[in-house]
Amino acid sequence: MEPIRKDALVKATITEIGRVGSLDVTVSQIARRAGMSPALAHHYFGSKEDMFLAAMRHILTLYGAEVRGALAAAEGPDARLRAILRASFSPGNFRREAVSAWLNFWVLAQTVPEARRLLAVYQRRLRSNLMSCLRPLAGARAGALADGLGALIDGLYLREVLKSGPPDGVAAVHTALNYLNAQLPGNAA
Amino acid sequence: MEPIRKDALVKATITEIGRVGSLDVTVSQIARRAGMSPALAHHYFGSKEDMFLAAMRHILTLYGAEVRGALAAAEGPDARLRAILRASFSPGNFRREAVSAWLNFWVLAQTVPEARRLLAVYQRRLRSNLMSCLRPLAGARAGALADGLGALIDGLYLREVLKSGPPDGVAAVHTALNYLNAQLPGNAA
Amino acid sequence: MEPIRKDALVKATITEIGRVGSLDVTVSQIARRAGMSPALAHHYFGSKEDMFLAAMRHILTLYGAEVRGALAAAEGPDARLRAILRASFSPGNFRREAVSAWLNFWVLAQTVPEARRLLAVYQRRLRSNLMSCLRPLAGARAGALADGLGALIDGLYLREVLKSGPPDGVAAVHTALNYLNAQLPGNAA
Amino acid sequence: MEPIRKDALVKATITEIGRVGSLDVTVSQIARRAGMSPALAHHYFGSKEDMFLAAMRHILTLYGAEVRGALAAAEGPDARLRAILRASFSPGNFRREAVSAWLNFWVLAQTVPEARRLLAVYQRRLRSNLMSCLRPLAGARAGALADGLGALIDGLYLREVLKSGPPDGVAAVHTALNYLNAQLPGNAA
DNA sequence: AATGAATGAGGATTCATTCAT
DNA sequence: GATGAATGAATCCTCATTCAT
Repeated sequence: MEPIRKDALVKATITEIGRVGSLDVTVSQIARRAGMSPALAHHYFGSKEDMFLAAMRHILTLYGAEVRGALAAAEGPDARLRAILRASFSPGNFRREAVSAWLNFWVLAQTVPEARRLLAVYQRRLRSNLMSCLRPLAGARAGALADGLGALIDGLYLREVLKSGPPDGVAAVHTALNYLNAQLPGNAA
Repeated sequence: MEPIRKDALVKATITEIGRVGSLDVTVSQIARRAGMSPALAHHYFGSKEDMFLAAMRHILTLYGAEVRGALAAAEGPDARLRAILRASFSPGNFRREAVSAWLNFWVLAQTVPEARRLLAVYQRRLRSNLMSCLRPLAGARAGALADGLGALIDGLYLREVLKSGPPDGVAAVHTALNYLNAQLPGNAA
Repeated sequence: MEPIRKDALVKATITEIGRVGSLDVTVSQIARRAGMSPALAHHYFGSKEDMFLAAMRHILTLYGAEVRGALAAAEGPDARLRAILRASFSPGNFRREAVSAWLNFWVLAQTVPEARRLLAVYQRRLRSNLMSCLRPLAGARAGALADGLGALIDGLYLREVLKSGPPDGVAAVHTALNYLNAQLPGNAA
Repeated sequence: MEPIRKDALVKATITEIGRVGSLDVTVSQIARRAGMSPALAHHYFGSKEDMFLAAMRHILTLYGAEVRGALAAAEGPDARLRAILRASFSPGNFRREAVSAWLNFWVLAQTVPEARRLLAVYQRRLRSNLMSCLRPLAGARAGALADGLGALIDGLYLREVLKSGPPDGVAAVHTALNYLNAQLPGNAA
């Protein structure tokens, strides 16, 4: 029972944060959407903050899994780079509510150490993934490139929150690839 | 008296948002920091939301002024581009509390139309500034470049909130210039 | 539990309005008298206004029930008229706190549509009860008589608020009967 | 200056009470309508309650003056009775805002001794006026008649607050005269 | 496992009133 | 005489959290 309930709550948390657009969601809202009482939500997660953190972990795990899956199917640094980008802006990750939750987690990370840690892990993992592709292609410039690309990806997420209409992952990938193409002339197609 | 009080409140709002790291600041906190009673704060601004919006306007105005000033002193598209970037990451704008406030305003923009509008104005202005520099340098690619550069700037702001220690504007400018150098070979030094 | 709590709150509302003499009672006062926290009061009634309306309904329901009961035991239009009057000024309705609440509900009815509606229902019901007795006794004059009698009853309630000492329902009934006796010579005893 | 200001405030008080429908008017509202600052209102009247009392006195004085004027022009108990009624429901007294204020003053009288005293004076004066007319016409029944008529008048005022549209003084006078006609067969026309 | 019941703590907002000018 | 400036006190309402069942 427990994993089912927790999972429902995590998803409800993300949904509600996405719906409200901020962390000002009540435990009642979340619990109601997850089909249970607020008391039960507290039973499974000790506090609202724990729910937020679990939701964060969920989002970052999904993202990580998607990247890993995409990498497994890609051959060569060039293809692997594109795989990372496509995974980053795949419909599963780059959807309105997830983007909104993600933005709010950034806010959370300013105050809650565990949230900060989670986001740091994500950044490190992304950077390491990028680096392993970029090193063979850009050599000493790989570090700077990875930093720029990481920031660009986050910026593209950020800018999505202002847009209306459904997220356009393809355009985002395009912008990121454009960056790469310029930096790695002759490589990334 | 009114402009003095309002100004103090606006600054206190930014400071408090930066200190707390979220919009969950109480009017009392803001008012106390501004050296007045919460009642007076409500007297000058109708509501907490109005204070937030005024603070947003303040930050965006400062930014706009700094960019305008930097542009005025720059000759040629290349120098103007660098001026925009330097202004964007100048110590006045790229300071912890302002970055934190700015992030939270992004959250606000999801729900509050006026906040959304303000952020949209900022984006449009930035894009138009970038375009006027990029067109002579990149021709048809200017639009794509401006979008990428805009997202990159926002991403660099975003990533600043996770860093510890004082913001490093120079490094940020460097990363952005790196992007430009690759895209405009032979121009931006 | 809910009906018990709500009932306690409704009674406490009436008591407090009677005690304070106006609608300027705080939810805390009401809740305390009802033996619970203000938060719980808000839980059961969405707002203070809802509490007021429930209290109004309660008073008018009590009144209606008492009239109905009295009518059931009365035979003939003449006896029924006296039954209505006796019920109107019975100790249950014509008690200080209820009269005070009733006066304040009249104030409320000026602004709150639902309160206005409730009072209108009461007036209509009273008039219809009076009419069914008066028609056989006064024929075409029944309407005018019912209007006068209704206003007289309300006026007697109103004047009660200024009096000191316990309400004198008997005297009120007497005054009303006096009115009737004059209008219906040879009927009402 | 003082009498002018005070007069303006008194009138503004009545207007605002009529507009809002309750005593929950702010001193600011009253002062603004009277064309001055809230501080000045406090300068002339020590407190909000004093303003209310002055407004009450104003309304009761107007009423008293109108009755006195009408009585001066009437000959004989019968005509004097009709004069009192006509004055009671004259357009000057029986207007929406005055009726609303009057109802609220009744509420005030429950708590504020001076308000209670003012209303008692009004009742005594009305009763004495009625008595001097009724004694020659009804002898020993005069007291009961005066009480009934007084309550009826107040009840007609009360019922006016629920009505929509402009007050109908003529109908009210009619209802009261109807009462008298029945009680004094052969006298009041 | 599940929840209804309950509350303490807190926060935005309002307003009568004061006072220096 | 007149007011802008200022605030303490109050009030409604919300919500995370607890607990008995």
